Amino acid sequence: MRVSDKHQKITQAAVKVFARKGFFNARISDIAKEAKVADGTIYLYFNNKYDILISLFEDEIGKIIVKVKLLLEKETNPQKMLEIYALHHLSLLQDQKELLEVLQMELRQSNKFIKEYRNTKFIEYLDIISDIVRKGQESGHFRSEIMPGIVKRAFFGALDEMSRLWSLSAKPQYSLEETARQISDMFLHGLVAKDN
Amino acid sequence: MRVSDKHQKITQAAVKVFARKGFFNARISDIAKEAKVADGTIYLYFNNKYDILISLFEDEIGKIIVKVKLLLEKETNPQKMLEIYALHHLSLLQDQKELLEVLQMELRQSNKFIKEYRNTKFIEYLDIISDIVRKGQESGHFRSEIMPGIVKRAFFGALDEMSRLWSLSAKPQYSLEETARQISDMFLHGLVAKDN
DNA sequence: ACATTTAATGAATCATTATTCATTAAATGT
DNA sequence: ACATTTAATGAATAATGATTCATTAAATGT
Repeated sequence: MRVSDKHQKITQAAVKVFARKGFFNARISDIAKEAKVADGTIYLYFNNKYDILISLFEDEIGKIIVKVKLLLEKETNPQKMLEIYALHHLSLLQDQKELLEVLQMELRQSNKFIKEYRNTKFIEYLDIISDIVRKGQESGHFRSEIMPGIVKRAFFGALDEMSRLWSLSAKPQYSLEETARQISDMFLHGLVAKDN
Repeated sequence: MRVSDKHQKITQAAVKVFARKGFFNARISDIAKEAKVADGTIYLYFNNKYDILISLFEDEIGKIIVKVKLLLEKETNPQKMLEIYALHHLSLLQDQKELLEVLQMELRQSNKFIKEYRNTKFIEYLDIISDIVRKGQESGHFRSEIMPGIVKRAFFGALDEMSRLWSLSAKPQYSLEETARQISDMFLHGLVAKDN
């Protein structure tokens, strides 16, 4: 069995357990059981419990970045690009609900309570948004008075809060596509009716 | 000493300690020390550690609701109302940074891991946004095709994510007022340049 | 001044769990 | 086939900290 197999098995088990119980309520023994390894084995692959969360975060968000960048490659229209980003992010709910829940949790916790750690991958994920905005401003599609650094937080925050709602309630009330469209539409064209 | 005094002292101490260490890393004895009461005293006012967090949340968000509703009373223009909401929410960063941090944490945690508890006050806080949007749609100020239920999450999410950024970094890069204005502007008029 | 009720204390309990490490199993080399 | 290295195991450790409750203090009533 290759080394990476156990590492991955533990990571996947940890995603499940963290999503189910939360980081602090999750027991190492829960993760070990889920991964079908001994408790001690986990310490051959990770330094400690925090380390599981942190490396999980970096690895998985790294994969998400690769995927969304790939999707965006084909598109040059910044409006469309924002829509693609939104749809892809919300789609994680369908495809990787547990992972998304863990990422949300992690974002609020370790960032603040694991002092040494700055989630660099997360910043990279956000910067995709501000890059799109900047591009749109340069090409004249987007208004230049709105600051990309604010848009990236606001746009991500909007998507993240929608995901949070849905990972709590059993069933989304609106479809992913419709929601992604509505959020993009709002950010692109605003709430205000045109004849105002 | 009135009963409420101790209750309040403990609540305020808990806000400080939770903000500093996070809910799970916070010790009852930390809160007791901060409140200058004995450990056991806390259990005269709260059922358990979770109960401190939950009642703190309900009480404090209740106060915020009262305050923002008061501010909104004077205004009838829905655009202005959204701006007021945004500015008031971001202002919490200045006035009650620790509280805001605890609310953010709590939102991600107890909702998911304290099964019985639904944060009703939080929903009330969000519904202020959708009420404004609905009002704006009825008066024709806002486009009717955008769903208030989505706006409320997106708008709150945007504000919340901005706050999160700032409670991590020492100093806000932009002023509160400027940020509130930019976020409202984006939600109201969108990113897209008018001649597109 | 005394009795009774209410509030507060904080040391002791008791369960819980991350981590370690002595032991065993598997893999690799010769 | 045997020796050596590497990987995995899981019981034992050692600390931690939420909660309880017997005791003490304060408040209130008569």
